[in-house]
Amino acid sequence: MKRLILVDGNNLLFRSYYATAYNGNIMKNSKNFPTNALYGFTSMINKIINEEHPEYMMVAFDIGTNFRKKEVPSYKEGRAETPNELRMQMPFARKILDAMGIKYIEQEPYEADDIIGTFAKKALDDPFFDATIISSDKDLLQLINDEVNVKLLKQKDYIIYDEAKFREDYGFAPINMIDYKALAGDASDNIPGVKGIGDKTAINLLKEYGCIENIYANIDNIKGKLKDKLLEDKDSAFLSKKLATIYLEVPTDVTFEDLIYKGPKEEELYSIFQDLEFYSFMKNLKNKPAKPKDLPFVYVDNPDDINIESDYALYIECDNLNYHNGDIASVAICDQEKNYIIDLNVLNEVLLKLVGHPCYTYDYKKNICLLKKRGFDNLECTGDLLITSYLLNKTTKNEDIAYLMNAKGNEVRFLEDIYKDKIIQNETIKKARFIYDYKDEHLKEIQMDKLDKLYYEIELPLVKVLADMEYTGIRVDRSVLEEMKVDIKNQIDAVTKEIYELAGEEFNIASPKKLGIILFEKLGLPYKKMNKEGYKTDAKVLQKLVDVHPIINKILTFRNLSKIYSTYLEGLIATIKEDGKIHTIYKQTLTRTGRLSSAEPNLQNIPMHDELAKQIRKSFLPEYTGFLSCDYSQIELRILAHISKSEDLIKAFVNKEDIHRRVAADIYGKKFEDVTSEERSTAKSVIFGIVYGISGFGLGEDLGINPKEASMFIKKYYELYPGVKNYMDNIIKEAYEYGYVRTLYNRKRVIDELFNKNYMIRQAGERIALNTPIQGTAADIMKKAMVDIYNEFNRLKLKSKMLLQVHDELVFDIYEGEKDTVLNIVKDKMENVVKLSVPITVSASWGKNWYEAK
DNA sequence: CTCTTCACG
DNA sequence: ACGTACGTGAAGAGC
Repeated sequence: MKRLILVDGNNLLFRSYYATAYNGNIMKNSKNFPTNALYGFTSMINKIINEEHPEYMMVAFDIGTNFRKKEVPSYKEGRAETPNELRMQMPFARKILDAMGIKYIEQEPYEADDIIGTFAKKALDDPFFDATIISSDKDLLQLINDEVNVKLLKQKDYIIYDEAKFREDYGFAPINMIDYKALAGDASDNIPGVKGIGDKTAINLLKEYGCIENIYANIDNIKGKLKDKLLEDKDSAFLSKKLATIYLEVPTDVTFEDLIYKGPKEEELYSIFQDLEFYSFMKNLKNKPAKPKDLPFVYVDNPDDINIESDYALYIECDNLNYHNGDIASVAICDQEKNYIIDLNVLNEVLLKLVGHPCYTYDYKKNICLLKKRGFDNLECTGDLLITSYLLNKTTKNEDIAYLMNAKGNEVRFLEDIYKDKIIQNETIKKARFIYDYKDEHLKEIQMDKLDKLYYEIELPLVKVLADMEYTGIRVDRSVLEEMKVDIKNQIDAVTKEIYELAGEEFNIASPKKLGIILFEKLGLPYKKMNKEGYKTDAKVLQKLVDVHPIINKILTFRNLSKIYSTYLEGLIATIKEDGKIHTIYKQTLTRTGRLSSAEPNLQNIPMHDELAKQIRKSFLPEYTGFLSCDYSQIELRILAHISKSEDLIKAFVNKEDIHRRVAADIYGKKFEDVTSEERSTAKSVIFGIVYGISGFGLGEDLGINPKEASMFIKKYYELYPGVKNYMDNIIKEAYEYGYVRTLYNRKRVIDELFNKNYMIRQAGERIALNTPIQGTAADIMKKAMVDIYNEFNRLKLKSKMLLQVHDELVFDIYEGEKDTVLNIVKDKMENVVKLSVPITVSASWGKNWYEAK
């Protein structure tokens, strides 16, 4: 038996469009062409192919004016006009299907339903075919019979309706769906039905009489009001039935042979996806098309083969996404006219020959690290397209240059594919060419946007600092972590047993879903809170329950131990390299605020606050004599004081007061000395909340007090520091006016959220506008300090090393005899990097490991 | 691949 | 009436 898959194409498009258009922010490509409906449509078609493995498949669309509308003008009246942004996408759905090798049919004056119905009937009539219809439209359920079923799409999943399932749910045969509509009508299609008859009555009548013909044949058996209603609207009932009936005789020459699923023409599909910028779908194509035009290049295996007169572009491809784990796969160099691929045996010589010429690249930091491994330490770049893209808000989270190039209409393949296919040289050349061709455009934009100071004085010099930190790495005592691992594993096993006992059964404690059921259903605990998937079981919810049931503390322990075990023991150990060190990657072009982030592993979230944290930090060791850790105290608050020009806040900092205690004293109207530690901590929460743009509700949640009381604190704070309130109002106004905000060093963040139709998203946008100049300025200041410190170390030829940056903290490995020098330099550079209206202060501490140095 | 949870600033 | 704090990365569950 063969199965024919019949897809309601119109339904898929509308669904996808409205599923993602509700908040008014429609997904568009860089040419501003809406793509949301097509994206959903394509995912659905892909899903159907993966799940159904169709041999025969057809997609039906509506087109033109249908015969029902021609005969009965009121049909589907009152429906909202198809939005233009959806209409524009429709032709592309056809193109995509063509390229996927899937037959589609559209035929005026018939609707998609009629075409589907016609082929469902053909399948029924043919002894060798069954059919499955795919749609979220219940109208199609009338087509169900013992050879035809319907996969009815729901929000997240679907229901398969065959005849039995339909009868179970509706209580009558599928074909009587049309009689149901004849009686109850259908508001969405403007089918009138019989006035006064709704769902319940219609179903009861159909259970008894089967169809409307039979109802009217036996009309005298029906009594009272109902009979009057039926007689009153008899014409309407029959008209409604006619409208609701799917037409099964659409004339067509298309045979089952024509519906054979042929599989994708990948080149064609690739190019459509490229236009739409559906990169994730492009990646999933198995056989990428051969690239049409490869650039000519000279293969350099003798340094004499290359001659660069002025500036050049350099692109180095690595054979691993993590360059610390990989090696150079291919190197390309381009100048104005020529393209070169450099043989790795002569790479160092060639680069040495080019020293002195302006060099532009993409991911300078990666290049430095890769070349260092091969013994070349002299790479000096004058520009980095990755950094300029970041400052100009052009980058995606993925650093692959292919995203940038594809957006500019260059056909280039993604790294993952390149590794697989070993077609590296041509791709590398294209990338170097791209860098050369676009560097000037970027630099011009950098200048026009007044980002040159940030670029040349902070971000570009910082690349070398970070490369050095990453390459140096930090030593970790593996055996300490291994021992902890064994110990923690035992503790986890023990607490797991206790939890099973208390729960009265074994279950996966790590599954929030199952845990929620145990806690709130089996054990019947209070304070239920829901999220999308079920009950919330996060630490905050559990904390409320600690005194209610002894299992709670065990679960908290289990969570704590598992986190440490998997992330900080297993995870961290796996990243220690042969040299006994961890080499993180600092992402310089990822965050929206200008901060760095750290990955593989993340060294910016190593635990801090409890006994296990202490043990973990103790395993981080210096290569030389010890660690010096220096951190900015309350840098963000000082920046708030500075940019808000709040006199009282500035005064508090200038007078070196304990700022949280000061605010507490002011809020509570107490003397400075009389503030309790609890009051101080409340004030601290208020202050942090302000920086994030918190609401009374949020602060209340955080402090465990009611939102009204929390709002009072916020109000009080604004009264005490009117400058702060003033800043908040102004920055938000400014953000709406320009569409972006800037930091002290002009770093720019565009905030699209402010122009969203959804109120909540706009609110979030305002909080971003509020917070970004503060967090971003702190990041600028730290980055500049790092550059200054690095340069000073080099100038004095110090051997001590900057190892880690954790947003407001720097950690150094101190070489014998350099402790005081380093401390002085670091403190000086960090505190005097910029002159604000408040002092910037740094606290420093020293230790034999990272725990002691904190 | 998305969601939840939890580690850090 | 709504839903509720900024910025990150990693791991496990479950689709």
